[in-house]
Amino acid sequence: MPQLTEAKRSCYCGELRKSDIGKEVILKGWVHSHRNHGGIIFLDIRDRTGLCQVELDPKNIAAEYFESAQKLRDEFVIAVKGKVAARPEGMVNPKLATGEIEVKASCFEILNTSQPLPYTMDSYANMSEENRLRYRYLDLRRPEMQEIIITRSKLYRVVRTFLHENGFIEVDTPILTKSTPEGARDFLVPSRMSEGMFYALPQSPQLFKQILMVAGYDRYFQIARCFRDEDFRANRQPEFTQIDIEMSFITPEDLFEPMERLIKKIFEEIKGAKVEIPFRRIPYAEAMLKYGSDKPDLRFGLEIKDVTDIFRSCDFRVFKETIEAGGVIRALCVPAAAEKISNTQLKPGGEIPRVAATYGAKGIAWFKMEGEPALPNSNISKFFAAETLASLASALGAAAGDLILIVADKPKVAAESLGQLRLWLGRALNLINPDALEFAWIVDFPLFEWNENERRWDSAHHPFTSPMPEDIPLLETAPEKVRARAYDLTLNGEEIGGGSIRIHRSDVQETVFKAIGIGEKEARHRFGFLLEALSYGAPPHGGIAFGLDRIMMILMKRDSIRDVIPFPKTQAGLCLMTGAPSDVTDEQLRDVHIQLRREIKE
RNA sequence: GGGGGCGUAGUUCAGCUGGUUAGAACGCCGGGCUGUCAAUCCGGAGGUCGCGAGUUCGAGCCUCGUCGCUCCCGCCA
Repeated sequence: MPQLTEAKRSCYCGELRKSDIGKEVILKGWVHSHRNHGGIIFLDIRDRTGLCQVELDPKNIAAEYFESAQKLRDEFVIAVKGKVAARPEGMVNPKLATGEIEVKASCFEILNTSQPLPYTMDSYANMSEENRLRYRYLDLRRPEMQEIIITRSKLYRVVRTFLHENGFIEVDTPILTKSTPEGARDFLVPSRMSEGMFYALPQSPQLFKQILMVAGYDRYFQIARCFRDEDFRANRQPEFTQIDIEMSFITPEDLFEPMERLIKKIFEEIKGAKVEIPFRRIPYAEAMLKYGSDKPDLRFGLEIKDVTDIFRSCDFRVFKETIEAGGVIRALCVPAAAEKISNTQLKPGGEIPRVAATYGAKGIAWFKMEGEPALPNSNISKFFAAETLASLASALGAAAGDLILIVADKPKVAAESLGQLRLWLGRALNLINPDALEFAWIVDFPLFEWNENERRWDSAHHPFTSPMPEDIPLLETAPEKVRARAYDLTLNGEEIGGGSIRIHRSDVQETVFKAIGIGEKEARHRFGFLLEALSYGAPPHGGIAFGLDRIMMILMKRDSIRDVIPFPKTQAGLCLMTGAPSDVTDEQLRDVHIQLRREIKE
């Protein structure tokens, strides 16, 4: 018997075409499926390039091989030697790239056997996420997942190539670093050599990239792993990957230009999509008003309008009291939806009020455009003067058959609940073109946001974000009015990146720290090294970080971030494959000077 | 931290108002079959109904606890 184990593979399975007919080949791969007809056996051999049908026919193969072929099962690893042949008339399989040919085997060898799989390799079968994660090596073996992981590799290459060609320098930053208590919770790593001390895993390379600017490495980038020990949600993982970028001597526009070209390049190279640049810029306030979100999905219209003024003098108690308390009335006009959305869906307890309630709205007022001429009509229309209803309809451009949804509440609640309703309606009424790519820069974010729990101002982005120069005088008098030189890049309702121009002068930095209640002593303790660095000739600088996993998700049209991360964790932060996190020995704990407060139950 | 959904054969699921021996499909095992490609035909094996308590004459089904997966709110500078 020839030793195929050591024989060199001549080509990949998925590469064979009609032009290869007549060639002698050696293939190596997995038995994707086997069809045993007794007198003839067909195998689909799979590797990461695809499938190829192999025919085992006693006419072409020695009896001893045919005998042992009876033992072949799915997922056995085999080597096959044979001749590429055209498939007989009518036997072409159009579903396979290699469907016009087959390999007539002259011999084969089983390189390894396989237990029956805990689930099937076929793409038409669903399997539980739990099993996919537990047997991740099998999940990753599926052609569908291999396509994702290979595309992810291509994305890394496109990003690196583009950034290197555009003068960016790739620099590593530490994984073991210093804990910075604000922001997300840090993952901690106990130090063996410094008793009682801890490293933290970086939430992002933020401070290091600023330090690199101080050090003169204008145009830094890194494909960086970031760690945040917070509760999970869909599309959030404890460790995730960012394309981290920082530049010196720039305005936001100087950054947008190369970043737009980077994003364009990514979507064109990976997806073959057409991307128009420059992207539109939308001020934060406008995004919140029109879309009720700082990451608007611009694939459909349905803009929210403020109609507070129309109802300013009305007697309807809910509206009146909301306005008197400084609240707003906002409305969404849904074209031709009066019949598509039932009264059951609109009634208290129905789907629509429930969506709104999730985001804090106490209720939903609604009207359907009815009658001749059409006017807003509903169970509450009797509370309003005819002129009020008419001006509502004209302000919204509402026509017969339209549905009007109204939320009266604090500006934030009205915006968010209508924003979420807008998304719900977009999906429910099928207004979203799944192939569209709608990018936008969201700009002019507020520098601070009010922390209701602790009754103080917090940084909206992070404390190193530069205020707009003209707003600096407001830092101490009217912090809520200070705009930041911060920006997010959004795509189809997802934030795919965000960043800012940083503060490069220690006096401005101190004023900002003061505004968010960080005293000089505390600032020095937490970020002393950064403040010190800023005092040694720090250039003006700024940057951005893109969420690589989210971009991958959109590129691959996946709903779950776990599908585009090779080895993701579950919502409880467990790795079902390795069993991490796990207990450690007493000796390991002693080494790092840690004593558990409670014995873990066996 | 709060709320929702799910957990039944190796896998994906069904299982009525709490009532006889918990079913199906795929997979697996044995056998047949020379043109299949989700091969097919005949036969067979396979169950701690996640785990633990409780209610009941009787629990896959009801209650409580617990573990796991997942989604939402909070959280994520």
